[in-house]
Amino acid sequence: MSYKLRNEVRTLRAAETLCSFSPALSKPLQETGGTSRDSGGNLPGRQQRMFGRKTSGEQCGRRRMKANDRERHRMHNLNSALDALRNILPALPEDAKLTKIETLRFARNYIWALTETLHMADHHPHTAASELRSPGSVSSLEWDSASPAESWSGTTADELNWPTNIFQHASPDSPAQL
DNA sequence: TAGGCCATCTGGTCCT
DNA sequence: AGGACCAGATGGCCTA
Repeated sequence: MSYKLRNEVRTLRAAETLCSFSPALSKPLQETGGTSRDSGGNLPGRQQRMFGRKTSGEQCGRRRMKANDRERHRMHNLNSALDALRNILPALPEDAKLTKIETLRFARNYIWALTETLHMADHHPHTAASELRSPGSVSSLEWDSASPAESWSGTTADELNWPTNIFQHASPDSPAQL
């Protein structure tokens, strides 16, 4: 089962559980034993807290559920944006997927590397032009599937003084580490 | 089994 | 008042 599919199944399960909530379960916060977060799951205590706050149960419950829905939607949007970012980064093997943090680091270093290339093109037009046409250049960088933290393949990155580890490297001239 | 990653819920804060 | 954003907490799944 693919990574994405797994997560979708999990999300669906969570949604099913959420939909099984009933506003009728609404109870004041006090009755549930205070403010401690007893579980991130779908236990009764959480349901009760969801619906029991300052104002009357049903209205508050609806508000909380709406807020949850918005938050879920917001996070989905964020994930979509991350997916879009993954898609424009250099090709990866079919089944490899960068984690969120890896995607951000990769993107940052990729931008940095492209910037360096442009700098080089400004100062050494002929060299840079040939580098950009060569295999292993920016347009054909490949992902090493062995590990998400592996370095770029090809030699051009070295020649351009690109980070040897696109996720981790932070040279004095490169952007700050995420 | 521990650790990493993730989705979700939740309450607080800020903004409109 | 309500929405957006954020960070903490939690549990599930997966992998080494």
